[in-house]
This record gives sequence, C-alpha cells and structure tokens, in this order.
Amino acid sequence: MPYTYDYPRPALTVDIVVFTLRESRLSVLLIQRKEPPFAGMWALPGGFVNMGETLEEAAQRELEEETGLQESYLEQLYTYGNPDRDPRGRVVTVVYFALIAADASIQAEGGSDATRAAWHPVEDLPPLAFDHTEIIAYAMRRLRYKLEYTAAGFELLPEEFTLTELQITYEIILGEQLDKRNFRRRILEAGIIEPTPHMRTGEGRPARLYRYRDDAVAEIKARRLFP
Amino acid sequence: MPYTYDYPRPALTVDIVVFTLRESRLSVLLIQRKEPPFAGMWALPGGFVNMGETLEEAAQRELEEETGLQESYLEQLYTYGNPDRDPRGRVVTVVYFALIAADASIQAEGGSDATRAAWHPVEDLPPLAFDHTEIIAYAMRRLRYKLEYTAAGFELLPEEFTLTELQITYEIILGEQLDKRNFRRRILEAGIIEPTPHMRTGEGRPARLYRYRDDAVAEIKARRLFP
DNA sequence: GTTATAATTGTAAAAAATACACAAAGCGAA
DNA sequence: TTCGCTTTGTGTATTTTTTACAATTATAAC
Repeated sequence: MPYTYDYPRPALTVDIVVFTLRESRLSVLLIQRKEPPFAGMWALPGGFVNMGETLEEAAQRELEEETGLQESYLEQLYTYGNPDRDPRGRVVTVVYFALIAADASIQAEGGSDATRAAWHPVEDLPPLAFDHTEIIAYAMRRLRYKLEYTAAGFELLPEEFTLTELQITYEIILGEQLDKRNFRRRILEAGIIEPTPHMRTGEGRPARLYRYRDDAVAEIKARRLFP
Repeated sequence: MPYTYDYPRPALTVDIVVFTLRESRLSVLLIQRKEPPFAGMWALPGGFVNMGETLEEAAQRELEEETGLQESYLEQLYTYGNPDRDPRGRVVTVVYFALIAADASIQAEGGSDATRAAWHPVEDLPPLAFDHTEIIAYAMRRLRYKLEYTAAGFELLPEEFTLTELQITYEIILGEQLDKRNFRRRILEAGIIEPTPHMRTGEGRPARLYRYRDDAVAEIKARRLFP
C-alpha cells in the first residue's frame, strides 16, 4: 500500500537515549541491530514515527516496545538530520533523552521484539551505528548540565531515597566528590524534596527517606546547585 | 514526478525565529501568508527541507530567501510535531533561532519571493498561523536564558559597539535595569569582548568601541552573568 | 555493653555580588 | 576660552553566598 507525494520526503524517526544507574555507573540502553545497515552493531533504541502520534508519544511507545518500561522522565534532546547519516537514504531523527529509576531498569534487558537490549556503562561503549556515538556524547553533556542547574537527580532513583543515595547519584554523574553537609543544605533549601515518615535501616544509623515534591518547580533558577 | 514510499511520511519543514533590535524593541521577523491555510495571517519564515541539505543549511537558505540576510547566529531550538498542528496534514517542523545585527536588519523588509516580510515587536504580535505563537514564546525564553548564562548579546549588535549599547541590548531583552559599573566589570572580566582602537563620538564624551573576540568561549560557565 | 558503621548537624573564613557617586572627555554656545 | 551640557568611565565598602571543615547520634553486630 504505497504512499505518494509530489516532493521527496525524508523518513522521520525517534531515537531515545535512556540513562540509568547500574552498579554505581551511569549506563545507557542499547539494542543490537539484526538487519543491515550496521547489522550486529549496537544502536540507540528508536523507530519510525506513526502518523497519528506526537513525537513524544512516539518516543514513549518505542521505549516501551523495546524495554517494557512505562514510566520515565522524557525530554526532547536534539534533531539530527545530516543527509548522509543513514546509508539507506535521508532519515531525520528526533532524539529524546530519558532517565529511569535504578530499580525499574533491572527488567529492561530483553525487550519485546526479539532485539537484544542491554545496558552499557557510558565510559565503556562499543562502536555504535549511525551517528549514535555523537548523540550519546551530547546527551551526557545535557545530563550533567541538568544536574548542575536543575534537580533532576531523583529521576534516577526509586520513589523514596536517602540523601546519601541522592548525593552518590550526583557524584557519579558529575564525576566529582561533593561535601555532605553542603549538599544536604542546598538540596533541602531548594525545596524540591521532602522527608517521608520512613527510614531505611542498614549497617549504621538508619537514614531518613525522602521523596520528590510534586509541586516543586523543577528548574532551580539562577545558580548551579553545586560548586 | 511523484515520490512513493511503503509507509506514510510526515512532511518536514524548518521555521526560523529571527530576532533583532529595532527602535529599542526586541522584534521578530514574520511573513504574511498568501495561500491557505491561514491566508493573510502572519507566520514564521520557513519552508521544506531539501533532500540534499542539512537542517541547518535549510534554515540558512530559507532565511536568505525570505530576507536576503546571509550572516547570522543560528541555533536549533526545538522540533514541533503534533499531528494536528497543520490542517493540511502531518507536518513536522524543526525550528531554528537566529539573532541578527540591528544594522543588517534594515534590509530585511520585502524578501525575494514576493512574500511580505516585516518586523514585529515581540510585545505586540499579531495572531499567528499554526503553533507559531507558542514557538515564539519558547524562543524568547531561550533568548533570555542565553543572555543570562552566555554572552550572546553582541550577536544583536554591529561588529563594533560601545559598552553602553551592549548594556542597553541586555536591558531590553532581560527587561530590567542593570548597574553600569557592575555590567562593565562583568562583561570585561568574562573576556568575551576586546577594545578596538576606534571611538564613537556623539553628544557626550566619546565612547570606546569594542568587538567580540573570536577566540572567546561563548558559554560563560557556572554563573548568571547578571543579577 | 562495647564496637563498628553510617547519618546527622553548625560555624567560621573566603569569595562573590551588590549598591552606590563623582571625575573626565568632548561638544557647542555664549 | 570658558562655561555648561551630555555621556563615558571608574573604585570601594557592605552584604550575601559559598566554601571548608569535625564531632555527635542512632542503630546493628558482636
């Protein structure tokens, strides 16, 4: 059932850079391609945009199809459209950027349509298909930037988390040590998280659990959160 | 000469939000539509992406076709792709964001292909076609943000400019008064502009002319430039 | 109950941001 | 040539923010 147009049209896809934390490393979800071009190579999950859905819906759908993940922070990253980025012809891709909680990410391996999906630590990526290496590099810059200027860190954590867990998340992504007292003061003064009645017990003193405040403004204006 | 595909494809366009300063007001370039839909209404300049060009080249080309303008700061803003944003069918548009110097902007009226182009102050926009009102609102947020965190103000000025002119540019866009001494200290310490041997004479004491330093890093890290 | 482990808390010093006012340079008119 | 007008150009004291830094508390394990 062919579709005909007076002028040539590029194909339009969405790709998603999904970040999570696994074993104290920032990791990105990749699928192994079965078909040419780049058969056998790893690539970002993604696919064609259907005619009836928004771009964000397309990204959400592809993410769910490939990983089974339903809830995630999703944000448009950039649109890549160089004429030669896909050897099959002109393909323009709108790239989204997703953060998912560490505990949810465990189920992501596999995926529905028999593509092999796996998490790869960002500091140890295989060669990637298309321009996906460049895309991931840009997504990481954006992620670091978001964590410095907004309070997006809890998107990578379960619903309730301790301040130490949150701090470690920031340290992993920013790649630097943070002072515990200063971190706590800043994150609490920013008013984006609130204590819950629960505690997490473990080896030492039990830790208060916090959660994200729904009514918080995500954007921390005017200053970096951390030095 | 029709083009046929196995699956339907959205049309792909670029639109450009071109900002300039005119008569001390931040203004945006609009063209008046001649054809339906929205015939007679104002809209952003833009058009279809050719198969052989990058998205940025398409934006540059459309800008030049509609305005004759060749040099400008151009940056990708966002991609809008709601299925119902164009009554003719599915049209996805990659929006770019351009800043052009005040003196260059004088020639922009008219444009090559008989479309009527005109500058409109952003605080006094007519009703716009498609989702272009929303797009301009977002572009303004991005412009303010850029001026606060980076030193993009000189993109709206001629090659050589006085510090007072630069300060007024910032004041117009940010919508607040800035302290002269603090402004000068900050902008000079940022190292993004350098003095030229030239002076501008006028009614009072002659003013030193400055220019942008090519080797400067555009991004001022870590802090807002102004209060 | 003693020890080990991790959570929690405050303050002093340093750095940055802010508020603020007058001298200098040229122009033109008296 | 000088006086007044206009605009440029400059420094410092105060306030606010950021940073660096260590002892105490709550629980679990032994």
